[in-house]
Amino acid sequence: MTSPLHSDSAALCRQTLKSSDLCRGLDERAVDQLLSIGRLRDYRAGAQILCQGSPVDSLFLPVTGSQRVERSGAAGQRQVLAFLQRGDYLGFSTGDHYLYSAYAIEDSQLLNFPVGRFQPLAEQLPPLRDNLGRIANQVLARLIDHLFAIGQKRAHARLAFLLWQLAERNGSADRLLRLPMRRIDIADYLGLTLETTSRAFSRLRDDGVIATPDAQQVHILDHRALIALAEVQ
Amino acid sequence: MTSPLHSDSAALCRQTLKSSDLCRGLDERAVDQLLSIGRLRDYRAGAQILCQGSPVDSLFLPVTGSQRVERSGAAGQRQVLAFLQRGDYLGFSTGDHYLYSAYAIEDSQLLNFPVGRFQPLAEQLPPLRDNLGRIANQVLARLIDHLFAIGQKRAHARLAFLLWQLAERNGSADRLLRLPMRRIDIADYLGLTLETTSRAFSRLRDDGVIATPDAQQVHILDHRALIALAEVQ
DNA sequence: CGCAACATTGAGAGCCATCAAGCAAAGTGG
DNA sequence: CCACTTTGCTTGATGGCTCTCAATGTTGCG
Repeated sequence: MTSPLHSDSAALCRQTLKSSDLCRGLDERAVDQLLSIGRLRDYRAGAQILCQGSPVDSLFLPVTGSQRVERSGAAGQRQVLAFLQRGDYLGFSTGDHYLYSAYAIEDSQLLNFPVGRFQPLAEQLPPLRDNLGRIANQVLARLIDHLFAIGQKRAHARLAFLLWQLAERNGSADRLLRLPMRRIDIADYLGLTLETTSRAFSRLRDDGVIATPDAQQVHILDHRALIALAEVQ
Repeated sequence: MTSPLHSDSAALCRQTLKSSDLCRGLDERAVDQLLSIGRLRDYRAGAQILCQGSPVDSLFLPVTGSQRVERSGAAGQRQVLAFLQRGDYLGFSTGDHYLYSAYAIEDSQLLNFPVGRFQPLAEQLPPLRDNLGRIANQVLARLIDHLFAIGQKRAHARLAFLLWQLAERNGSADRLLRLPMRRIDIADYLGLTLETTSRAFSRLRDDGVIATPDAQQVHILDHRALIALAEVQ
């Protein structure tokens, strides 16, 4: 589960951490302090990273792979809240108990900070504390966008919204997207069924907005149309 | 717009502020400091309190009346994000621009803190700063519940969810709810049309879960059934 | 090759949106 | 005081989008 920090892994960790919003305005020494309390952990595809309702004991920074954040209901329903990858955050801006569960979509590595050691550091490093607030705002903004999409858009527009989100994160110049998650994950993110989601893909393809070389790849052909459907920017 | 602080208004302000989560752990002097930078403002029913996209200049504490927080889309869609009343917060946990608009549902009074004077106070009062984080978490938790409801529940269960939320806020013993908002507001909160919302009321009434003496009042007859539908607790 | 897992497509049903009418309460003016 | 209007809520009829159930196609693996 815990891998020793090979020189390349260590470099990737430091790079990920340093370029994250978490470390904005922090000097080298502070970054090193943070890095020293962090542990890089491996998660196999499908492995649970954290569990909804359990006490918050760690904060996570995805370094490799991709992850899924979700809220589960008693009747077996599931609402996927976010798809994560390098540069995102997990477990920050939550209270004393996790509000959601998280799983590795594919084999992943996450930098793991024990709250017991992270909190004191946040207390003594004002910029770090401020960054926590900034991250909370980003999460809030995303959730509101998400809520708007699910509450007000129809199937193909919801999918357009997700594709736009993914394109935006990878730099909007990137017109070729990789979708490591399964269709059912996308469906539960969008508040749709698997079948309706598949039909939404077909519709965007038929309308010439995207091309799908295979199920895990999406080529954005008409970025303008995608934005119009997603109603963003 | 700005009313002089009558003795009873002032008392209500102080009471509201002091019993809010914002002031948890703050001593009398700190509460007075906060109160001294706050201004009580009146808003007529329908008046705009703050505007989506404009720079954050104030934070608000509802003192009387009820308010509506919403996100608007380019195509005229509207997602109501929250219904507020005394004891809630508005404008906290947002970045430098408001992520939403807010309107008075009925004549309201809100305690108004200019950020320029609030932020320095938060810097010098650690408990206040911590409480801001706590409030952000509450907002986050509510948004996730909301997202789950809209993404995974059907019309009458979504309405049950809202009614449960309102009942919960007024102390769960309260089985008589007042609904100051209009049906269209509820519809836009639940991601439904006005008509479907009305039918959801009818269904809950026909199923014996609620009674509706008039459109602005709901009597909860079967609290157990309401919770089961809302899938909470 | 057979099997398992995942994605797509089809057919039919159901829930919700749309369009429309009816009803009740509050406000206005004669 | 009473038409008349306005506003908001409810109910009905119909259509369409999405869900459900089912079959087929595709890919990867033992």
